[in-house]
Amino acid sequence: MINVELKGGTVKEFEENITPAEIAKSISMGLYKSVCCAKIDGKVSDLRTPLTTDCKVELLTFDDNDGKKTFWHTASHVLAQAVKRLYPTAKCGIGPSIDSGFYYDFDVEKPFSQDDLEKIKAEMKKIVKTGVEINRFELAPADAVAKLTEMNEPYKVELVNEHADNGENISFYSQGDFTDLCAGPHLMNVSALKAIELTACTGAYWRGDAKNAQLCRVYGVAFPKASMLEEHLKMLEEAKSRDHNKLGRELEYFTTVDYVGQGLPVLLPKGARVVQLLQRWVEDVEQSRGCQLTKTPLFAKRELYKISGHWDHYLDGMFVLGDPMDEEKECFALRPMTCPFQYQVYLNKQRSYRDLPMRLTETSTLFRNEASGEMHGLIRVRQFTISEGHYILRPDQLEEEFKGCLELAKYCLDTVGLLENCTFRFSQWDPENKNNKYEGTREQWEEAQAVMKKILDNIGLDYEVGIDEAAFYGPKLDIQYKNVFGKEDTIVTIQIDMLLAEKFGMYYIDRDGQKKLPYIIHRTSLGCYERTLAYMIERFAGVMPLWLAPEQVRLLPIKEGNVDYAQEIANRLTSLGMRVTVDSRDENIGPKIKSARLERIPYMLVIGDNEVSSNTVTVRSRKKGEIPNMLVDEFVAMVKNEVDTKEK
RNA sequence: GCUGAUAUAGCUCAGUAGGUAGAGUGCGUCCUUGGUAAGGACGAGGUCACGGGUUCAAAUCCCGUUAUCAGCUCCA
Repeated sequence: MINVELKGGTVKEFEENITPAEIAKSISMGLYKSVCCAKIDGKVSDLRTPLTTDCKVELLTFDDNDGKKTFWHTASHVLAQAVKRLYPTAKCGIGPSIDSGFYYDFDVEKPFSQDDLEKIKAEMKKIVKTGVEINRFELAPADAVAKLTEMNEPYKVELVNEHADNGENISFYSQGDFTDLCAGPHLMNVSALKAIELTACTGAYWRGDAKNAQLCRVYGVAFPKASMLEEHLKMLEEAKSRDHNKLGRELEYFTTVDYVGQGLPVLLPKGARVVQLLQRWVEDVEQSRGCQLTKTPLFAKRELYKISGHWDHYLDGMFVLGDPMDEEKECFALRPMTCPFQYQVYLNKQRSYRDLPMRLTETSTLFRNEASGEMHGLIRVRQFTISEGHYILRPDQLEEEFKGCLELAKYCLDTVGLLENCTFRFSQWDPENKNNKYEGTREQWEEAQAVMKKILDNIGLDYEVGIDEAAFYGPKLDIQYKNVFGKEDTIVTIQIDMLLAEKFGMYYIDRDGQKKLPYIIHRTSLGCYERTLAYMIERFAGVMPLWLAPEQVRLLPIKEGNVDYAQEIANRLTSLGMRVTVDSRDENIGPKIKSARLERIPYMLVIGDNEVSSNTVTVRSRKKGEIPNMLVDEFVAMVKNEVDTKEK
């Protein structure tokens, strides 16, 4: 007999080799039906795992994250089963659960159409209805290869062959006429998959490598109840309504023009105004923290990029002016990064240890030749502007300056309302990378990464590690943000560079009279303004905080006789630096309010005879509701305060 | 770059077995002098993304290009 600790700390005695599934059944059939997987002593495990010693067992359902993953993983197997039934020649890739559901990759002659997906979904529902049991079994690697070869599943054979040398058996799961190589865990039965939706069908490279064959990936999501699926789809719709790429165009923040080019959005007056306000603010914040502003050229001769390493490691990403292969003629390239330009400021004269740290910053426009399929609204573009800084410092200053950069970034992100949804990624190099991505030696990389790890651990920052995500010259701390579709991108980056100073001959004379190499921190304080604007539009659903709103107050005179009074108030607010308009159209108040609402104007001031005679305004605020007959002075004080405190 | 989808009025969309287009909204003018999400009338507005091909005839079919969307790969 063994003792098993269950939920709430109760300990029960069971026969040896009992499984979590049987424990669930012993508690109640309801629990047995809803349980998805188990955590055995904290480790996510299959419900069929025999328990051999005293342990702690948590039974996880769809409400738990790991339970959900198991549920979706099983759904992916049902998807594969349905595909194999309808398209027997299809070959299976992999089919995991993801944050938003599951997918399965198939090698098929023709990608699935929308009609095919409907058929597959119907077949999946049939399979679920049969309520077939799912069974797990193991084979020795050689037997596994033989079985998968017989099943004509070459991709699976490839996977087994990679695991073959570690001596462990290979696990399979089968349900009725379908068997799949799989580490699990899985549900006990397919019948729990009550509500299924196949959401998309796209191409995806085998094993994530563009050199490999492209498979057909079917995305889906599944729930134990139809109502949960409905709610999920509704939530997706709601998220779509915040999509900056739609909302940003509707609200006239930006547009694109096909003959201007991909990844080259045109900022309209409202978008340009917000970016201007952000840039002025960031430049002031940086200056108050000891940064010096620079202004350097947007392009340079190829020779500069040869020194920096961009020519060797980043040529594909640059817009080149001239023939890069013709060494006889001058050849230029637009800058993809500011580093080599800003270093020239440091190199302008000999530097002493007393000059360090030297904190250079620039509101810098960059050009990167992204692959054509990459562009997305304002989030992924070919020309963008970032608050790019390079801190040149002595080794003993590294930790403090790095902390300062992180604090600056957090302050900026917090002020614009984005910090709360950020995550942190320690981006490291991959010594195995085959694409000539990295400069420098293993020793240099290990040192830089060790230093950064120590700093991050000292700060106590909660971060994930990203392998092969480093810059070509050093490791990064990337601050990540997700858009409304859940796609993650970097918003801010702080990088430690121990390589480029030497390449550029950036020395300083230390206290002892010796020439020494400085360290360099590359950092952004708010990141790319286009991207930040995009995330803010999504975060605030188009309602910008008052201090950044392109139009802060709109006055709505009820009739023509009220226009003069409205204009008087508008002039007063304008003279105080507010961005104000008067809607003097010959329209009723209803449509005027409707337009102002649709344009997400933070404050509407309704002006009628009552307001004129009492020298007041009737305030309609998006956040605070309606405030009738407010004295103009009170209103001014209120909005001034809201702007000054940068209220979100 | 790859896979799939899409491109009709400023916007959201109809439409045509191939015979040069329509609604709502927005825009303009006029009427209405109106109190919190659409008062009324009239009017203007389209090379049906661009370039080829097939055809008596192409916005519609075919090919190519460009752009947009979802995903992969890549990246701030």
